[in-house]
Amino acid sequence: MPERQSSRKDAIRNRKAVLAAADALFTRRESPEDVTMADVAAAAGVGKGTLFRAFGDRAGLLRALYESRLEPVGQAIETGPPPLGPATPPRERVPALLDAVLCFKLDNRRLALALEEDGSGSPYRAEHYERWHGLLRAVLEQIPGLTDSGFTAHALLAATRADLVEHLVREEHLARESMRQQLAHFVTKVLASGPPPQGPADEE
Amino acid sequence: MPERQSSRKDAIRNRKAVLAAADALFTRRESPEDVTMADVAAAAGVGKGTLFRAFGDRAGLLRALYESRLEPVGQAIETGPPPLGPATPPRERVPALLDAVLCFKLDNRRLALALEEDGSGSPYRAEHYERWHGLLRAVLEQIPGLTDSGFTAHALLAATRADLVEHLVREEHLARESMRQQLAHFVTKVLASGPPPQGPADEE
DNA sequence: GTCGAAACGGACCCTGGGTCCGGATTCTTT
DNA sequence: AAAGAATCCGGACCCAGGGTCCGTTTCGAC
Repeated sequence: MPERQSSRKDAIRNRKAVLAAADALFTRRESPEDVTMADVAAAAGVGKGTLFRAFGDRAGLLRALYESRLEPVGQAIETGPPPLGPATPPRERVPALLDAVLCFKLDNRRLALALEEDGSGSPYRAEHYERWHGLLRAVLEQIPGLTDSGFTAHALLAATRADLVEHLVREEHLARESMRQQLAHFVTKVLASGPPPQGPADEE
Repeated sequence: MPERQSSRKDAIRNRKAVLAAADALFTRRESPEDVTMADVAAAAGVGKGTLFRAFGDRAGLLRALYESRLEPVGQAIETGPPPLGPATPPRERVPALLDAVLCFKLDNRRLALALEEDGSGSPYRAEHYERWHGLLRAVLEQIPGLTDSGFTAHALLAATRADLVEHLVREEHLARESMRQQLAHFVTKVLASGPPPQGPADEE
């Protein structure tokens, strides 16, 4: 709620400084949890009070950073060309979307990690997650014969969770392209068996 | 590492008391992060020192609790009858395993949540996760035509993450049986398109 | 230039995980 | 059974880090 932006130039300058400093720190430091709010303030040449007034709390800062990084991707999805843009047929767009999410998480590992694991509320209540999920579900719903769009969207997104990605990169040394391919393959499988009206469906 | 158990009866008694108290607190309290170590100690009628000596740290306590709850399931899987036991054919066993995981998380929401979100290391380094993943991958590998067993195992398990389950229960009011069915359906889809030798496979 | 409003910043508070050590218990030995 | 050694108990204590407070400074409007 302390998000309304002031018009005073010092406020604006400081906000930018903090954002930049935080960005730098999060990409530099190994683990997101050893970049402290005091660190950010110091790196930005600003007092803690300023930092908290501008962003409310730690989560607020993380969100602001995340949103700013996310913007280009958002653009590409809302008004961009295929395979991400809205003109793409659903069966192609779903893998493209998940690939975009995966790449985004790969490019912003530390940040995504910090955002998902700062305890304040599960990641599922974050508005950016709701956006991804809503969009994905909507696209899934356009695929004939596919049910449980809501759950499926959750399950697919779960495969791109930041800590999983981090684990695959750091512990299993999985290369970027391998990961993308395997995720694509996985998504394909999930979409494949949506039985066209009279296909050899499943049952239980 | 301070896990070796002593033979002194007061130590044993206290260990049990702590376990019981923690168990009670975690199922009682709404969110796992407002059950503090001091709370547990108090509820068990024990000093904090005792608690930390017995379990090392918060994660240790959580793990101990988790393992104890997990034991019966582990038994059912290692030496039980189908559909969970080792005699089950892979295509049936995989859904059964994931259903078991889901049910376990449903029955131990708070605890699983606490364990997954206590920042100390990603959930993927926990030995119990490694167990699930290793087993699942092994079973997946026995399914002919299915590739990427490692990744697939991760992706399937991701669909049962504690915070996702919690979200589905609390925010989306999804009933237990619905969730089980949807997960089963999802798993089926993933397994289905492992093309029997000459099926209409995918490519890239 | 003057004045009120808004922002600044760092000292301060508080929670909660984790440690320490003097005193109480328990096991062993004779 | 009694002494001695080893172990455990427990709560006072420490510390990091998120978040707040308020006297001081800066801004911009008049």
